[in-house]
Amino acid sequence: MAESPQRGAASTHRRDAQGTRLRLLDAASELFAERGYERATVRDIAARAGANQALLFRYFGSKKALFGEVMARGGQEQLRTTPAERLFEVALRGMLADGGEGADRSLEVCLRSIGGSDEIADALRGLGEEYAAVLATLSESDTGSLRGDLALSWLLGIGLMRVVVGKEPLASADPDTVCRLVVGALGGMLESLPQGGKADGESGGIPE
Amino acid sequence: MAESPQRGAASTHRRDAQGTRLRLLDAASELFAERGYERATVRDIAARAGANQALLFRYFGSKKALFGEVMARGGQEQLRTTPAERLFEVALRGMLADGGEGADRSLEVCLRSIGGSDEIADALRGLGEEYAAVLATLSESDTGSLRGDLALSWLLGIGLMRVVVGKEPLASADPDTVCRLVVGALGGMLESLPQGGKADGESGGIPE
DNA sequence: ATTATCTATAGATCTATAGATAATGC
DNA sequence: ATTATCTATAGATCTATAGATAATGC
Repeated sequence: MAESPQRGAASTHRRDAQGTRLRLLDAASELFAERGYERATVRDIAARAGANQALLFRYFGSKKALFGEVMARGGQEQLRTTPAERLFEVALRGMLADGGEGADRSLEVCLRSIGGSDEIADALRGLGEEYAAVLATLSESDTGSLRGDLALSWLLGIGLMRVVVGKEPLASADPDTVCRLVVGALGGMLESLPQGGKADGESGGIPE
Repeated sequence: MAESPQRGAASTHRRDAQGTRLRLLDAASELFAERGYERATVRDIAARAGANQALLFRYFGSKKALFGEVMARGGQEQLRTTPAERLFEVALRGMLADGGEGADRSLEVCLRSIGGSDEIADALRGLGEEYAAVLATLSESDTGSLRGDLALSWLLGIGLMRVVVGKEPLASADPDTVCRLVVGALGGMLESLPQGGKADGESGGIPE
């Protein structure tokens, strides 16, 4: 009477193409963020979604197309709902507070997928363009776009060292402290970046 | 004409285990920097070295061991020969001036190999530790180590966006401009970082 | 004779597809 | 009957190894 493990996992859910598609998408988001594009295999994704591996291809066509959908889904929301002056700090804090529920892990996915195929690099560049374009508006200078790129670079570099590489003491550092140091140092480069960095509303600047 | 292409490539060199070993090491350095660990295959490495693929295993044992030797060879020199106050700018300029001859591409290798196996991540963390430790000495603060990590993060983030992702306008930006902006902004965080950033007469031991 | 180099292949992945099976709705 | 799901496998990599071949030094 007992079902095989495979069947058991799948049978948790009723036959529901729409639902299975969504579960695959969610599982892919998680695994791409955890391991990057290359190391997250379609079999692992399907297993986490409790679905058969062949369904992934039926619903998305290819692994790359699935990756495209994952990237298109996330990220955009944070970009649309956050005012430009707050984008840097919001994205930085999102990176520092390793994923709660439904957190936007798009940037993390980017970081772990570097070095994959060229198509992947293109997809990642696309997301970077959008962030950098917004950050560029924070400087009046004619090098505003460059300054935006540099701010984004720092954001990604911090994520790289903290989340991906796990470099100490950065990996365990207090988000408020990191935020204060970084926003303080960036202040001179992006003139319109509001200083502060403390979560509890205390005034900013670099202490000491 | 007389020899097959494979033989032709190899026969450019006389039988010389020592020399072949070195050519394999050089070819590996290049390909790891160009494509990262995963995408640089042992066959490609051997082909560029003009050697048979089986020799790679004979001389290094495994692809991972080869990677270890590559990482151990590079990087160390820059760390040893550069005084702490100049390390950030020298490393940054090295990243901005995409590889001349014999340039230290260790950091680039790191960036392109993220997301590889855990052993690779460990190797990369090791190199990061050494850079960060030196940078940490540039701040008197009790958060000096954290500040060193943040400086290194920016360095790597810039390399990521410029060299790996190719984000414009950063990718084509003038090294002097970038350097001035970054060193200027970091000045408040690393008190002992000499300001300037302009390519003066002796700027960072990058001979032309 | 020694050993640097080459051939051939094992063995482990991984993506993707074709066709079979079985749960649903009518 | 429709179609969501599953089985089985093709086909393309890639790392690694065993054993054959041939260029050197004595």
